[in-house]
Amino acid sequence: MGRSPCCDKVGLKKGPWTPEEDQKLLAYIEEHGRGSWRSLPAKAGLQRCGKSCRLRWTNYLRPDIKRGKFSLQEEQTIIQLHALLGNRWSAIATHLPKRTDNEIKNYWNTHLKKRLAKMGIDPITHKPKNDALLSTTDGQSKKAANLSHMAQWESARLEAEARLVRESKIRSHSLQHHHHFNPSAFTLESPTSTLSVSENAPPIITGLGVSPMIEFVGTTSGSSETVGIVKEEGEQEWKELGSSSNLADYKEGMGNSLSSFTSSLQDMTISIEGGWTPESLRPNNINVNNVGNIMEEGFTNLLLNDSVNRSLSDSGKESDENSGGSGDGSDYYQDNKNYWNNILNLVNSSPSDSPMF
DNA sequence: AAGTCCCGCAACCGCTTCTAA
DNA sequence: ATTAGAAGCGGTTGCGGGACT
Repeated sequence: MGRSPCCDKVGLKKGPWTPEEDQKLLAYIEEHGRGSWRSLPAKAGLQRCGKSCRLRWTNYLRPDIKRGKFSLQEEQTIIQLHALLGNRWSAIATHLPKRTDNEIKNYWNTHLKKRLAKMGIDPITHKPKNDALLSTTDGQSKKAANLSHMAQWESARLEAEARLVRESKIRSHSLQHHHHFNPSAFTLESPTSTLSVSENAPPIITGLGVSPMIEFVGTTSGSSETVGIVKEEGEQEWKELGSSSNLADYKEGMGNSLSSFTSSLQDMTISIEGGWTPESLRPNNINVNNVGNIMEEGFTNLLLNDSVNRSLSDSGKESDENSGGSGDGSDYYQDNKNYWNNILNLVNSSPSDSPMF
């Protein structure tokens, strides 16, 4: 199977897109949908290869793209997910639905990577660099501070993992206990997961945490049509998704997110026989055959208990920014708040007040 | 004001994965 | 099961603009 020669064809335009080209592409997709990218350029009257059109559409012209500066929370999400998933930009992008993988990748390479490097943290391994430890002027105290920093960072990273597991678990749990919700529209198929749906409860599909908060909280009673109620992150009001098409869109988004997460789990190979270490929790050290059990037993409990404990012990600390809390005092919100604070403290610590500098 | 450097981002390249025949 | 085409993905490049000298 040879490579597609589409971009090698003579006469095809390369380089920056002109407004006219954008308009042609937009107009064509609005009228005909995406269809086959290969045949699209000719039909749309563009002297571009299909690949170029696809990229232009997915990275720039798509109407559901959020452009502009990344919020603090988005930054944090990227850092955490990168610690967990590595350079898997598309997987990371599924948790930032309005951002493209390309944009996230660029942002990581141009901003976040450098910031971590400044903090003395290896942006690849997310651990303090040896040279950062050795180059300090005040041997012992700096080294201790670095180790503390490392512990905090590792802790934050583990919490990110716990968070993903928790998301998966909550969603899975909800799917198993609720109905009025067509499971075929919300499949989660992976080698480690087979979902069943029971008969007697209303659907509550709750997406928590890293991804924008889209929560399916119920159905209107007595209606044969599935109606979801959603709240997106940053919004105060719950929205009712009365139309099946809107709901389907949300379901699709959630499904993508879930499948992405499960696929990321599939890549993990782990051995827990030697006990838990931070390294053993890294991707590629997780055996896919154990993932289901791990998630249901030790892994989730270990991390969630730890997270809750930490939240409780830290509950005296306050931060107004990105607390993610609604003020209802639930463990989740407290957990969420401390979780973000943890990252905030690391990311926002300027070189001048960092013990490393 | 002119030249140089640096940074951010859009786009490209080439490999991998998916899908349908 | 095999194959070829299409799409997806991540690494990299190069251009444009702002900062600096």
